Amino acid sequence: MQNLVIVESPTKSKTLQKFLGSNYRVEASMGHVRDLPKSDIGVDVEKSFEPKYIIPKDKQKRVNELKKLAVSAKTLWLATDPDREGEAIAWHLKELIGSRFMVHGKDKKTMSNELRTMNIHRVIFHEITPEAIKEAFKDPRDIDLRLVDAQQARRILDRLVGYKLSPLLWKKVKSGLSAGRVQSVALRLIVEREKEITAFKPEEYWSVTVELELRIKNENEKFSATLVELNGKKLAIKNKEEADGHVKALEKADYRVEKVTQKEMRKYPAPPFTTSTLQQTAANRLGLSAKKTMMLAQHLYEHGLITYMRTDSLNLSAQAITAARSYIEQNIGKAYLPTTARAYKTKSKVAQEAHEAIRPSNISLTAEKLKTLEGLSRDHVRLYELVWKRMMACQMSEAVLDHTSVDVEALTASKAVSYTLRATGSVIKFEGWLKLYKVSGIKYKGEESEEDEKGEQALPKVSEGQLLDLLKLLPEQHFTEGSPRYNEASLIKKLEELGIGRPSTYATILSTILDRFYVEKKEKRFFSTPLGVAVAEFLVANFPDLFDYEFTVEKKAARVKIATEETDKICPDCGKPLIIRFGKFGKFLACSGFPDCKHTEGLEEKVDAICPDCGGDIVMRKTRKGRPFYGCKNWPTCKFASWTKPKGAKAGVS
DNA sequence: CAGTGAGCGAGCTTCCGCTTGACTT
Repeated sequence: MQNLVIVESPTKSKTLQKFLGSNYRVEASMGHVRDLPKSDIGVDVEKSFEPKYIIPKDKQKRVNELKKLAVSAKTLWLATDPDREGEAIAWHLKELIGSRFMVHGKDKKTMSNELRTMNIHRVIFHEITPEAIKEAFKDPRDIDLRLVDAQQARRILDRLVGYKLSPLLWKKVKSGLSAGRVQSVALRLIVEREKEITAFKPEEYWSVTVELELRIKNENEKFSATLVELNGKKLAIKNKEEADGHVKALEKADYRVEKVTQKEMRKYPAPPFTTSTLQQTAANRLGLSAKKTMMLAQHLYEHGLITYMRTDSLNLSAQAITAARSYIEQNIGKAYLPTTARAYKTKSKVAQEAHEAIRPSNISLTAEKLKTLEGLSRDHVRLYELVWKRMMACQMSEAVLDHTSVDVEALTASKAVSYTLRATGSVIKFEGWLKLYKVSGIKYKGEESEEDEKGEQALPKVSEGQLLDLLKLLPEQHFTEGSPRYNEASLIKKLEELGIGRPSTYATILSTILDRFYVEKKEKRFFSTPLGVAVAEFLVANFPDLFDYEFTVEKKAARVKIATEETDKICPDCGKPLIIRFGKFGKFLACSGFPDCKHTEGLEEKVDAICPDCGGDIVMRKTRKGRPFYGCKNWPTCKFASWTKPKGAKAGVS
């Protein structure tokens, strides 16, 4: 055997083997082959952060097999992914397998003095096609040590953060907990959203909708409009009284069309899938968890049905685009084919783009045809259909809509007040890609879906100056709504925006914070637990810069001293000032004279109520499980406690 | 429904990102 080629995955190795033929032996490394030890930190901080690498137990067998194969190879081709991690894997392989021949200047196996020579080449390609591979093998290069160093820095930094902070949590909060650059930011996002929701005070507002019809009767002459302005100024209706007042005035008003604006709008298709958008869309449209989506995608990939499922790239091979265009032309219609192919560019600065976007391997294989394949479940087919449609849609013509806005003036009987009401509507003139990839599924308020499809009314033809008759007046009460809790889709989206996590880890990040009981999933939404709140507060209080969303390497210097906050309160036992400390149940007040003085108090919120038993102040506290309750400030002398706020105003008011 | 903080010690937990099969139910 002359040539040994190593890639990461067995699927990739099989494909490559087919293209390279029998002069090459293609093998898979199964991901990383060396790593820091699990049992100890493995970084020598004194020796310029030197890492200690070991071969993990589950990789030992594979490495031995690769070493054995290398004995008879003349040339070693390192064909791992063209990104930071891929370059590092190549380097580790070179260190492990290349060094075999250098031990004591002798071949370790034969112990002969003749030093065996082996060429070691690094080859990269962005798609597995015969041409790309041929090109790559014609033009091999050396390992890029800058990329390798970037990976090592990333690995070392993550190790230091994770293995330094986690033990602090074991000591301060609970054994077995964890913290890390990625999981702790995910947790923080959920905890902060929870706090936002708690603090949110819904505000009342009203809308007034009118149903109108043209005075000259035609068919389809009715439409509805919403009150927007009063005497040319934007109108906000705060309560029922105000709404009723406007309704009364509008009942006796004269209505006429003031202005008609028409605009043509174009809607462009969404780009093809990356791991993150696939997970988001599968969650929103098919109700699949990120974990499930990845499992299904892996099966589809292994069956050769879709391209690689762990990617952050929007690139499409020229072949795939050509195939999609010809499919569109022949099966959907010439009108649906744009004159030039659409190209998509990745916006993310942290993207590594080692692979293509996620798309069907064979464009002409529709989901309908896939159903007949054995071993595939309904969910496999549904996910494939989503990938297929997204790919086709991204190469189709844009949709064209006619958007109309009608301003109606309502002049009150006295002619003193002029209201403006507005009706909007849009009509699809040409559906384009919408023909294939319509939006369905649940959309939550405050979360954008990839295309925002509002069910808008079709407006009748109206022209300026036309008179209208009032049919109905509908005042309606509303309340402002805060941001919703994250679900899998919105959290993954947020993490990706922040450049946190990678395609191979989005699904596992969610599992980690769930496994640690930092968060709970209820009806597909993430709720923080008291434990999660305690951990997030501890981390943010002590390492604010570390879990800043803008975290960068320069800011890494961590203070390991546990922070305390000073207060102007005085200890009732010894007169020393009280400080805010952090404990298993979150923040609390403690005497600064500890350990001499052991006085503690709960850190509570004063409430406008008095204790019905002893007349003391009522404070809001939290149970061990985190549920808030109202208790007497004089506890433990007074035992009063209640889930609801006790009635009875403060002394002196009654 | 109402805890907590320091240090000592014997040995366990822990990170992120790359990739599958080898375990058991």
